[in-house]
Order: sequence, then structure tokens, then C-alpha cells
Amino acid sequence: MPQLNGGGGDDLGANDEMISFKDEGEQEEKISENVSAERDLDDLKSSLVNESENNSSSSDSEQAERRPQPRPDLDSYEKTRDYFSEAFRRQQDGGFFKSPHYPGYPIFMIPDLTNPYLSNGALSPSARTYLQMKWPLLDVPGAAGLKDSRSPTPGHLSNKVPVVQHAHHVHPLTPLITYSNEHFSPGTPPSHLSPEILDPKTGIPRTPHPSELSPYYPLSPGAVGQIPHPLGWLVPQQGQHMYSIPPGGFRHPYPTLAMNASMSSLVSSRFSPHMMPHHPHGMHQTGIPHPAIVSPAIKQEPNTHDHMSPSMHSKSPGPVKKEEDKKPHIKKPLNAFMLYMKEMRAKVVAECTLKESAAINQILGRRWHSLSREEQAKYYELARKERQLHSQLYPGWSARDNYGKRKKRKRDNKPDSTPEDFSISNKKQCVQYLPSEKMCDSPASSHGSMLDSPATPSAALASPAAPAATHSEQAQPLSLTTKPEGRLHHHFLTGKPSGSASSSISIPIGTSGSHSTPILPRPIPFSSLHHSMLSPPSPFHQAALHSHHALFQSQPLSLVTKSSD
DNA sequence: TGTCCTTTGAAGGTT
DNA sequence: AACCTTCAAAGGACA
Repeated sequence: MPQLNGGGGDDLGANDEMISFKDEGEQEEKISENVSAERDLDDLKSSLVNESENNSSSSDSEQAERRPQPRPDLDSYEKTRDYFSEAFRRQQDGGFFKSPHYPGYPIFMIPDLTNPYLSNGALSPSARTYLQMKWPLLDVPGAAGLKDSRSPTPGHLSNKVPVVQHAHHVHPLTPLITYSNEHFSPGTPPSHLSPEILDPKTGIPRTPHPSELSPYYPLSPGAVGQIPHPLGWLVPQQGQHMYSIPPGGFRHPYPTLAMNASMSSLVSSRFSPHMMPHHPHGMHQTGIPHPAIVSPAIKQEPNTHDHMSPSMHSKSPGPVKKEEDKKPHIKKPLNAFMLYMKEMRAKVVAECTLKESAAINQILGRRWHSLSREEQAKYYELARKERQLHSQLYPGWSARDNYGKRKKRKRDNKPDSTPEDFSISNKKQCVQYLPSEKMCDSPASSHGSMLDSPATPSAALASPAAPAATHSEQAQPLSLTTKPEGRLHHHFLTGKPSGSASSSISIPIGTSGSHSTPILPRPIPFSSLHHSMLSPPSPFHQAALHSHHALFQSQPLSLVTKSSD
């Protein structure tokens, strides 16, 4: 992505991962922003839910319940302070602490410490060294010290969220840390157990809907009993790597020394330790099916293995294996947004009753655009590492290999845009946020506005979330829809992360920056424009904020659902 | 049961 | 070079 470390090639563990703590004030401000953003999201979702539930009685009550909430800013401010105090305290105790809502990445950027070459997940000396160098404040217990996972309370231990937990127990960098451990998170406390997750109605810790737990607590009783490693949060659990492992085992193309800490974090989190001694049938030795290995039978296309790298064919998984079993599906590495989504989804889901992924993704898309430059940069960097690692693990793999493995997507109704099509697209119409300019009345115009307001990642980076943004978003009419209006391509994004943050004041946000949804220009959060702009917002920005805000207030939330059709 | 939906980004193919 | 297509995650909705 955009000018990460000046495109710093191999600087894994890049500087941007090491954003140091800011001044308390600034930190708090940031946190406050994030909390506000969350509230914003909450409100948004609340609206969505209300909308989708079609004036159900609960919607009113739910909203009513939300309103009484004290001022989020002040409240969250204090809350945040508490978080930090608690964090500090726990840190002092050598324990683990919860994260503030979104305290910034620095303290989260704890790479998975598991040495990929230590199959038992023991913390390697190098990893410890790395950790301590990177996180001097962190008390990194030795493997021995962490041996006993039974002692730490589940709330503090999570294989998914090492050391620090996100407010909703989703580490911002979870994807990197323990890539996809959501299927096995014995240590991750259910969100309902989280002190900060309260039932909006009762104010007491709520019992989440079963579906809320599913992503993180899909363990079967048997699986629970296998919580094998004491290091819960440090040890990648079975079944969680992202990429398939060649049935013959993982042949690491590089010597240990070639793998730096960042890399090892990826490897350990997504590829190891299952990568090492691989167990046939994609089954971990624990007996739990290995998620990383996508069953070839699922969506296997003949000849796909032809594109496999030689290493893929090096070994035969087993004598009795079917031929398909030899061709594990190697998934694409996740891009930055995917990583973000993976991490944030649970949080979003936990915050609302909205479960539909499509809607969730729209929210995530908005939030993605509202991320600060640094925050997005983190994910871009992670994604870059993911790709790097992936390419190293599967030198011969090509994205093309997976083509056709997924059912052909119905190539939407976008082609000939007849008047009817147009009307259809109107359903998903973008709300007109800007009176005079760049109304996205149509996909085309949407693109047009993109031209003026690059939706490139770099541009997005220039459009972070901040109190201002949050504020505006709260009043901002959101046009969310699950109804396709004809899938638009976003190749305007092919303006790949150039790194040059656009100075445009209009940023694409809203339900989508690209595809079907309109570009929703909105005021750029003061803090997001640039670091230097954190302080006094210019009259220009204020004006922009005001105008947008006014507009947003005048625009009702529009949720177009399929059912509405 | 399988696909769609929805998001952004990456990659590869096509024009 | 620009454009187009597919896939990556996720889970409810739908055929």
C-alpha cells in the first residue's frame, strides 16, 4: 500500500508497526475517537437493525435504550482511562490486560511469538528477544512460565488475542498474530463475559446470541478438552492457518534464519505448527479437522493442481488418499481490508444484532474508510507480509489457481443498463450528501466521483475516523442495502496503494467506496487529515464538517433490503 | 446444499 | 495502460 516505509522492502516489522505511545492526551483523544466511532457504529447498526426489523417493537426500545447513554466522549474518556489504568496495573502484575477500545496499534502489535520451528509452540528465545526488543514494556514470560494455561483466567488469556485484547476481544491485528484462530479460541472469553459488553437493555453483562459466539467458540466439547497448549494465546491453535498445507507437509523454502520475527509470526500464526508435521487428511494430530486445508472435495476443480508449485507435489499425503486430497486449496492471502474485516467483524457483530454479513461488511467498509492512516497502514503492511509469506510458502502458486474453485459468480445485471436496470440501481441509490457535486445517482456517477475523490487506499488513508468523522457519521444518512444494483467494478482502485495520500477533501465512504454504493463524501476528520491537523481544525474543515453534518442530518437512513423488493 | 450478497484489495487476464 | 474478472472472509438469506 501506500508508501509504507517508503515501500520498504524487507523491513518486516516495519516502523509503522512500532508506533510508539503518544502522549497521554493524544492517546486519550485517539481513544476517545475510537470509542465515539464505535458508538457511531453502534448507532448506525441500531438504525440498520431497526430498519431491517421493520419497526419492530424492539427497535424503539433499543434506540431508546441507547439514547440514555451518557455522553460517549466523556464516558469513554473515563472508561479509557480506566482501561489504561487497568492495563498498566496488569502489566505491572505481569499479567495480561485488556485493551482499551482502540488504543492504537502499538501495544497490539505483538507478533505471535511462537516459533514456527517449535512445534509445541514454546516461545523461542529469538522470539522472546524480538518481543522484548519490540515491546520492552511487555513482560514476556518464558515458555516455562507460560506452561500452565490453566491458571490464567480465560479472560486474560486468549490464543487469539495475545497480551492485549481488543475491547471485544478481537485483536486488531489478530489476523497476523494468530491468523484465524476464531475457530479455536479457548482462551478468548466470550464477549458476554466481557465487562464492557453490557446488555444495552439491562446494563448488565449480556448473554450473547449463540451466533455471536460461533466464530470464536465453535469448539465442541471434545475440542475444548484439547486445549492443548498452556500458552493459549501464544500458541497457534490447530486448524487455523490461512493457507492450505501441502499434503506432503510444508516445505519451508527458507532456512530459519531467513525468517525474521515478523515472518515467523505469520508462519506461526497461519502456517504453523501444523505446517511442520502435517497430518494426513488435513487433520491435526489432535483430531480436529484442519481448517487451513480446504477440502479439495469442496470446491475442487480439475487441473487446478496443475498450477501447483513443484513443492506441492513433492510428497504424497498418504497412500490411500484420493487424488483430490493431494491438491489442497491454497487460499489467497488476505488483503488489508480482509484482514481488517476478519478482525473487526466479531466486534461489529457483537455490537449489534445485525448478523447479515453483507450488511456487516458494508459497515466494515465504511469503517475501513474511516480508519486513520496509521491504522490502515498497519493492515496494508500486514497484508503485504501475508503476501510475502504466501509467496514464499507457495512459490508456484498463482491467484489464478483458485479461479473457478468458487462457484461462478452470477455476473450481475450490470451489463446493458436499461432503464429498468437504472431503476433497480436507484434502489441502492446513494444518498445525496453533497447538494451540488458528485451525486452518485448512478454507478457511473459513482465512479466519476471517485475520479475526483480517489478511493485509492492512499486516499482512504487520508480519511480517518475521528471525533469529527464520528460525529458526522452519526448524523450521516447511510444507504445500506443488500440488494445488488449490478456489481460495479472498482478497478478505479487499481490505483493501487500509491502511498500518496490524496489531499482531496472529499473521501469516498458510505456503504462502499467502490462498488454499488455511492460515494459519500464527507468531512474529513480533523485528526485524520494529517497529524499536524489534529489540533485546530481549519475553518475550511469546519465548514466542510458543518455543511456535511447538516446534510446528513437531513437525510434519513436508508436501508434497502432484499425483502424490500 | 449451494449460491448470493457485501465490502476492499490483489492479482492475473483481456482489450 | 486501462479495463475486467475472480477470489479472499463471513454468515444470513434464499433458491
